[in-house]
Amino acid sequence: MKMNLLIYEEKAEILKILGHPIRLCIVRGLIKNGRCNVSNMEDCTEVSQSGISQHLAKLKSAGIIKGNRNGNVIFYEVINENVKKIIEAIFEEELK
Amino acid sequence: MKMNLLIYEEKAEILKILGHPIRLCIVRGLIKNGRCNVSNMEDCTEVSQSGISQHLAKLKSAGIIKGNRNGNVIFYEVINENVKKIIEAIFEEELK
DNA sequence: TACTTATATTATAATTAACTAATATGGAAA
DNA sequence: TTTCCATATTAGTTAATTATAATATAAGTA
Repeated sequence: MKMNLLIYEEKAEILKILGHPIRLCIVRGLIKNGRCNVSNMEDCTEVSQSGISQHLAKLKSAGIIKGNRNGNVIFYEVINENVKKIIEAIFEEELK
Repeated sequence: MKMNLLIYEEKAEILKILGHPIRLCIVRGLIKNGRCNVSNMEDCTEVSQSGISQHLAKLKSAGIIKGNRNGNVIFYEVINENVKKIIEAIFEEELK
């Protein structure tokens, strides 16, 4: 009697992507502070612009965040509600 | 103004370890069904004994589970309360 | 048009994780 | 003891992820 691993694969994929300190910091920051552009993220994580951008690309392709361009800055926000709950749970806090 | 990444590193480590389908399945199973030995896990994940054991070793070294030997079987249980909350959040369910 | 700022993309090297298979150990039972 | 069952450990290989550096694009401004 084997279980369907599909659901575990999907959920694990989300956890794996959140399971990186920079990405976790970015996502939590976005949830706490709302929309935010890449320059702001660099300030609080001391990672190169290219590094940030690659992490954002992963978060984006996993459907966790999306970006809205406004002139030449792009504001990101978390669009996955389940991710918000996970972040709340792991930091054991209420996020607005 | 850079933030302390240490807390993110710790939390991300937990998420990364949960971010694997087999380990996620094992941990959720342990939480739902209580203590469980390796043979039971093999049944529901179709992974080799050695594979299961290596995943258990990771979970153990991260302080997520612990095992109690009883004769020649070892029963595992989840000992990290925060992990239980994370699992609840990601599966959006109440676990007993 | 040229310049600047913000961000993304690509390539490559380095590190880490996963899978497989074989072997080892610990305890129970014949 | 010898054998058996449950589990762990080790080694080798492959695959995936991360970091670094360089280049590219998109939009705004002089």
